[in-house]
Amino acid sequence: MNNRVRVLIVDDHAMFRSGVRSELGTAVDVVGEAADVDQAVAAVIEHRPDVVLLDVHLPGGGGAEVMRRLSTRLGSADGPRFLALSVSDAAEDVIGTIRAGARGYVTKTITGPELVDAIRRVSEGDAVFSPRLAGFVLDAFAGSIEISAVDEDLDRLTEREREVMRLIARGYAYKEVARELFISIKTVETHMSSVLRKLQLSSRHELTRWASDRRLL
Amino acid sequence: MNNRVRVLIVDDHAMFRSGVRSELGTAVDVVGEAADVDQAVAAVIEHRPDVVLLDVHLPGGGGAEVMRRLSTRLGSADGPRFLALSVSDAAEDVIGTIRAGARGYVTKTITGPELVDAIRRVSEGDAVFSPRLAGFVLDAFAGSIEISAVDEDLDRLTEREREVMRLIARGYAYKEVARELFISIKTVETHMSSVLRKLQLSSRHELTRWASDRRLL
DNA sequence: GGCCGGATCAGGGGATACCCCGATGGTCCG
DNA sequence: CGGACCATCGGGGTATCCCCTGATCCGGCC
Repeated sequence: MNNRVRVLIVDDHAMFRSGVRSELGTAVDVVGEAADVDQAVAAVIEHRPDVVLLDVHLPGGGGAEVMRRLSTRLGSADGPRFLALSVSDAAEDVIGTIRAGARGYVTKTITGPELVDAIRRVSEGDAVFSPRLAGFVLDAFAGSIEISAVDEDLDRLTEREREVMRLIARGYAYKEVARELFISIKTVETHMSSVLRKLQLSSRHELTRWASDRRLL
Repeated sequence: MNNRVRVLIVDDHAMFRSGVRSELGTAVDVVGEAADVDQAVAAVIEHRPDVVLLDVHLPGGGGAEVMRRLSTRLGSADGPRFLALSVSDAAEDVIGTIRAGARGYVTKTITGPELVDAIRRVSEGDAVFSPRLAGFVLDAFAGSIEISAVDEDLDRLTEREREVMRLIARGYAYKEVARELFISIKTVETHMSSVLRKLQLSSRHELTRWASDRRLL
C-alpha cells in the first residue's frame, strides 16, 4: 500500500512540534498540529488522522484527557490510534497513559527513523514501547495477581481453614458455611478465629478485602 | 555484547521443537527442550535460560502453569523472560498468558528471523506481540476500569450515600463511619438501608464484593 | 402553600459476628 | 505413651448488623 500514515502532532512546545515534523520528513503525512487539549480534540475531529502523537504532559489535563474526551465523542472503532511521546519514563505516567487508551509510549529520546517505524506499527494496531517501559506495563498488568507475599500467610492455614476462609470471604454467613461443609456453626467459628489470628486480621470485612486484593475469590 | 541469548524451547510436539531449533539456527543458544510442565520447570531450574519459548497449550496445565510454579520457586529478579508461542490468537489465551507473567506472545505463523528478533527483544526486557494481538492486551488493561455499567446503579446513590457506601465497603463499622462523617450511627444505618436497597444487595458483605469488583475502594 | 426527596436522628428487636472458656476424638511422631 | 496439631463441638456473652416505624428540617418544584 502506498498510502502514507496520516499523523497529528500534539505538543505544547512549537519548537518540538517542528522538530518532530522535520524528523518525520515525507515518510508520513503530517495533517496537523495542536498545542493543548482543546486544539487536539478539535484537530482530531477535523483531520481524522490515523495516528496521534500525543505529549503526556499537556496543558489542560494531559494527553490522557485528550483520549478520554475523544473516546466519548468517537466510536472506538473509527478513532485514531494514540502514540504517547513523553520526556517522562515514570511508571505512573506510562500506566496512566495506557489505561487511558494509548497504543504505545515512547520517550523523546527516540530517533527519527525509530519514530517513523513506531508510528507505522501503531497505525497497524501493534503496541510500541521503549524497551525499558514495556516492563512497567506488563508488571502492572500481571502484578495485579500478587501471589508472592500471600503464600507466607496463606500457607499457615490448614486445609479446612482455607475452605472456611474462602466461603466467609465470599460473603457466606457462618450458618451457610456450616451447611455447605456439613459442620456445626461452632466449628466454623473456631476455624474463623484461627484464620483471623493467623492472618492478623480482626474481622470478616478485613478478610473479604484481604482475599479480594489477592483474587482468592 | 557477543553473548548469545540462552533459550529453552517448551512444546509438546517434538516435530515443532526441532523446527523451531533449526529456524533459530546459531542466532541464539538453545540450551534445552521440554515437552510438558514438569519438564519445563525442571529444565529452567537446571539450565537457567534467558528466554523460555513457551507453548500456551501445554499438557499439565498450560504454559501459564509453568510460569506460576517458577514464580514461587525463583525470585522474579533472576527468573527467565517468557515468550509465549501459540497457534491460538484467542483473546482469553493472550490475556491469561500475560497475566501469568509472559513478556510477549507471538503466533506460530511467525517466521524464523522474526522469532529471533522477538527473542532478542524479550531478553532485553521489551514486550513483543504479534500486531493483531497487542490490541487485546491493551484493551483488557484499559478496560479493567469498567465504568459503563456501574453508573446506572451508582448514579442512583446520593452524595452522602456514596460516602457511607465507600467506608462500609472498606470494612468500617457503622460506629466508625459515624465518627468519620460526624453523624449519628442511626443516620449511617438509614443511609446503608438506602444503599443496599438501591444496589439490590442484602448485606455489607455483598457490598464489599460489589465495590471491590468495580474498583471503588 | 403543598408535595417530594434528601439528610438527619431515635427506639426497639431479631439475627449475626466475634470472643471467651472448655471438651472430645483423631493422627502423627519421638 | 505423652505431646503436638487438627477438626469437631458446646455455653455464654457483648458488640454489631440490619430492619422496622416514625420523626424533624431543609430545599426545590408545580
